[in-house]
Amino acid sequence: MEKVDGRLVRGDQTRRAVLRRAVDIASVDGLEGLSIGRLATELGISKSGLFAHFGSKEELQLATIRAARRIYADAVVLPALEVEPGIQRVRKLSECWIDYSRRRVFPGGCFFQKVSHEYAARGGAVHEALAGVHREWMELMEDVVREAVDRGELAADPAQLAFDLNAYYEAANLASILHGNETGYDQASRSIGARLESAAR
Amino acid sequence: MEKVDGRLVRGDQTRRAVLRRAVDIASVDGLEGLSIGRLATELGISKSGLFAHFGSKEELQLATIRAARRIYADAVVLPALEVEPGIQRVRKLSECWIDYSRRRVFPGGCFFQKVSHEYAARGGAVHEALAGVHREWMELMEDVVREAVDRGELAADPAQLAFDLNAYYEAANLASILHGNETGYDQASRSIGARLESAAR
DNA sequence: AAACTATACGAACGGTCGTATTATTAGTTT
DNA sequence: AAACTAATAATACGACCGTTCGTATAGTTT
Repeated sequence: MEKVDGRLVRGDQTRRAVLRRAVDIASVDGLEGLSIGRLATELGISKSGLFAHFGSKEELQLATIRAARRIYADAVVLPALEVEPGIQRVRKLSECWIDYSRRRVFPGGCFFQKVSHEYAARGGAVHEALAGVHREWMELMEDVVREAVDRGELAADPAQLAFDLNAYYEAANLASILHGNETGYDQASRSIGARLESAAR
Repeated sequence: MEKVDGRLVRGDQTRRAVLRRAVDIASVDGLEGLSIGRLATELGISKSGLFAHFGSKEELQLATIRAARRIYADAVVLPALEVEPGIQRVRKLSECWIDYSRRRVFPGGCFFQKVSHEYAARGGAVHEALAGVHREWMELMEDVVREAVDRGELAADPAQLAFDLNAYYEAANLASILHGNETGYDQASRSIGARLESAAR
């Protein structure tokens, strides 16, 4: 339905263009600030035509989350999984995350940190989707840490170390956007290094 | 102008009632989701009457930030400053913060974490105000840590330790709201304890 | 060529937004 | 009691919101 012998059909191209722009907008103005009219204007298409692709605002938001997840996986997760399991992979994951934030893969910094806070205290499908992504991410981090523990390269509770590392990432991301400087990244890098060193055996 | 021999005049009472409600709404739905019409309806007053108190949406938002800052100071900062300077004060500050988040002083969790993310990537007076509060808070944490370092109770770079502690707080706050459980608080408490213990001398 | 489907369009809907203007009420002062 | 002022309300405005509708164009299938 979406592909015709490898070539994308028209509708799917539009959909991709919409979502590519949507994740950028949402990373700055949130999934609520992501309005259909604005999106259509910026892309030079009609509001109704855009709307027809998703059927509702909520569906657009959910599709935007899925699109952001793919970008996040490509930027942060996959490169780390190419490194051998163990402490090297833990380090690589941390480097990738800091780099992902620093390079502004999303112009507003980490997409998920932004919109997770936006929907943290509300109900609904968007909240559930974001809680799911967060859980998934924390479990991945724990797994990566656990591999290093199982190899005897780290002595730590995987969940605890994953919590700490993730906390450093997010604090750095917020500080850098809020103050427009790199101080947070330097502090996070030092904290990550110190934390891993103290857990190394 | 605002007081008549100790008794508040009518207008100031209304203003206080508005802001008390405004901080709660904003902690859940953000400073953008804080709409004048909704606020007026919930308080049973007229939209125009409420509007007249602030003159613009942005002024309402700035006043809401100031009101939240007072509540935050009362809940987190002042109780910690009653404890003697040193590591005990560092511990107390951490306890107060976790308690402040856990008790839901603001129904949506930490007001400032919520709205700081909302305005992190935008310009304007609201952004500046929030960046200022963040800076102020981080400096306070550094000062509290430095007192402990100066007394020889901790061996650490104050800015670095303050960064770490704050990162634990915020990660716990987000996790608890997003998932509706207390796991994050337990993890944060362990991380805080371990971090302080490893820096204790 | 005819029928059908996918995609996009413009126009309009009811609603809510922030804001401005004008009126009404309540409190204080004279 | 009259005059004045501060606080609140009523009403209206234009802009934008998400959504629906009917229609036009293109591409595919029969």
